Amino acid sequence: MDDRDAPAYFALFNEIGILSQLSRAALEARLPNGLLVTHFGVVNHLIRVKDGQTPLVLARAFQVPKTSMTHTLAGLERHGLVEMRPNPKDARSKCVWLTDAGRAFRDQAVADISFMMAPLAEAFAPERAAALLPELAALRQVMDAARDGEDG
Amino acid sequence: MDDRDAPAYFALFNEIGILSQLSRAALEARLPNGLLVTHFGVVNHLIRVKDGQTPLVLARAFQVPKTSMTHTLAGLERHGLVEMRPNPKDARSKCVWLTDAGRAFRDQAVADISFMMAPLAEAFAPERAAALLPELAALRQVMDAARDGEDG
DNA sequence: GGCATTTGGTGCGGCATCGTACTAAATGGT
DNA sequence: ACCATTTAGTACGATGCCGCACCAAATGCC
Repeated sequence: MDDRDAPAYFALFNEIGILSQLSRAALEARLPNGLLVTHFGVVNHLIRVKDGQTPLVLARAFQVPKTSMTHTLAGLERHGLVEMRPNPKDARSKCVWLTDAGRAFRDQAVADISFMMAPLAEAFAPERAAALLPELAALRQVMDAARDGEDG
Repeated sequence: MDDRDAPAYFALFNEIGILSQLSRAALEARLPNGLLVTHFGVVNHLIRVKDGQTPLVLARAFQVPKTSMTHTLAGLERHGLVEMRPNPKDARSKCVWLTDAGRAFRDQAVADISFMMAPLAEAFAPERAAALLPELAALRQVMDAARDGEDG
């Protein structure tokens, strides 16, 4: 790699890091009492894809260690937003099911966050957001592949 | 905002969050013993802009709470990479100065990380990274502005 | 000058994240 | 069927991040 190429990646990762921080803070400000973006993310995922998935599948989907997912799911269960039931296919495993409260929480959160995003849409059109996605997804794919490690 | 616009932002922030996580992990794997991306970021910033800045200025530059910056700077000082001297303009304040070890650390880290990025450059050309930057920077700007407008 | 308010920095405590190590169950080779 | 290996989930401990409360110095107001 040419030495002049590095700064582009440095700047890119720097921008991504700060954006991650800012978006995290912005979203969490609109979430109820002790709930974090990770909680919303999991519930949202369970609705968008389907519930009944195992913790490990979720951990992989979010690219986090399984211990982190255990912790997040414990929080969701404490708040009554999901229910952990045994996995009929595998006695070691569990399945994560949404509760009615979980679905209600997600609907409310989506509404609140959408409301928060209204001014954002004026300064940064959704088309621009959509246009960024494929490239970022491609970059993610590449970094995934480059990842040494295991976990899983 | 149209309800159909929200998913674009959700997906974008989700991708950004995961990329932040992946890049953080990838960079930290190339950093010496207990040093984190935050440490590198500060040292790099002190070189790119200039050293002698106060902790508060740095905290604002990185969009982190000042307590976090205190913590990061304490780590850098413990490793002998920066030196905290009293601020001649303000007795409450301090100035952060790079040490020779700090500059050496930065050079080494840049080299190591550039080396690590070589395979990345093959699958994701630097031009693509550079092309993403302006849009992400614009988005950051917008979110910064939205943040300032909030109650605190 | 005297006093209230603001500002820079830090100690402390709570919480999230994640690596290590462990248990229990499934899998595969024989 | 047996046993070694792999896999799902968790307990525990270490560490980073950050909000709150506090102190000391600066600033503003009279």
